[in-house]
Amino acid sequence: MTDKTLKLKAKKKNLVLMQRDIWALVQLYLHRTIGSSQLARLCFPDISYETARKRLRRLQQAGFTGSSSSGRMEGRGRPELIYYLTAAGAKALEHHQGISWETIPTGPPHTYHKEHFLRLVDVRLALKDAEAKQLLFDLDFTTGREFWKELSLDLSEVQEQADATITLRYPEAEPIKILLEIDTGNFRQTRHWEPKIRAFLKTGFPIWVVTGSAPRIATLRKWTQPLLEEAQVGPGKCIFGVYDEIIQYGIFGAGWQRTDGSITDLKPRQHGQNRPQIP
DNA sequence: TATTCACACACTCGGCACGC
DNA sequence: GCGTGCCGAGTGTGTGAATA
Repeated sequence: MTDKTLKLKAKKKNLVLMQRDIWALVQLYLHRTIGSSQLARLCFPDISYETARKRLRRLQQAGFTGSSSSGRMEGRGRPELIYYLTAAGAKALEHHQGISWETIPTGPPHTYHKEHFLRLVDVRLALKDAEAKQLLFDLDFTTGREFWKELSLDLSEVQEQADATITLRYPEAEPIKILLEIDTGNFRQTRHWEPKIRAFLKTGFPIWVVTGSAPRIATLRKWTQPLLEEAQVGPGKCIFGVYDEIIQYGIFGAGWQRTDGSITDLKPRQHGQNRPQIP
């Protein structure tokens, strides 16, 4: 054993894993990587941010997680850390949750995927905010990995996966299930987008697509429209929102476009209510 | 006009005290 | 002993004024 590894071992701190620590590790398993402020909001809402961050650091010192810079610069200030699972964290999950550690991705995410993972968590937090404001109820957020594992038993031909599946209930309404897709601008029409949307349409669930910019929506709408016609469903089956707007104004504050260009605020349609159309 | 520097800001980190 | 909260120092980055 080298001096360096001895030093690292000596530095490692013992930690008794609490239920919410396990919960944090589960979230890292589901989302692959999560920022420190995101993890604090998601897993430690009852303690201060600073204490939550300290707990995350202890998890890291105990070897369950690793961290790197998010690289996100939103104005001034030091970029926050993002956390990911290590092999020890994966083994802890196997011990506490029965998930085979060999199937758990560990290590830092590729730079290419980092922003995608972080945006998915941000959208989830925006949904949680909406739930806290009682704009929706019974929110359940399942990442693609878990949901599609279950679904594949019934639809074995379906290979494309949504980034997440959301279950929610509007006030005085029945629960609904929605497929969520985060678009970071890398999809190609025939290679990625069309097989993905066709697979989603087979489930019958509505589709929410979060894109990086408004102009990108026009492209995605153009690609999607024929697929909706082919599946004989209406333009509201697949709707598009801009990430920055959702983060700034919330899920229900942002403008969402149906595939035909009309605007929706996501709230259930009332009888006799007309919606504005995009010129 | 380009460069330098001080400052602001947001976040990290470690120490300390307190309560359980 | 461990978790928590507070505090102050340190770090990395952007901003804007001063200077060559």
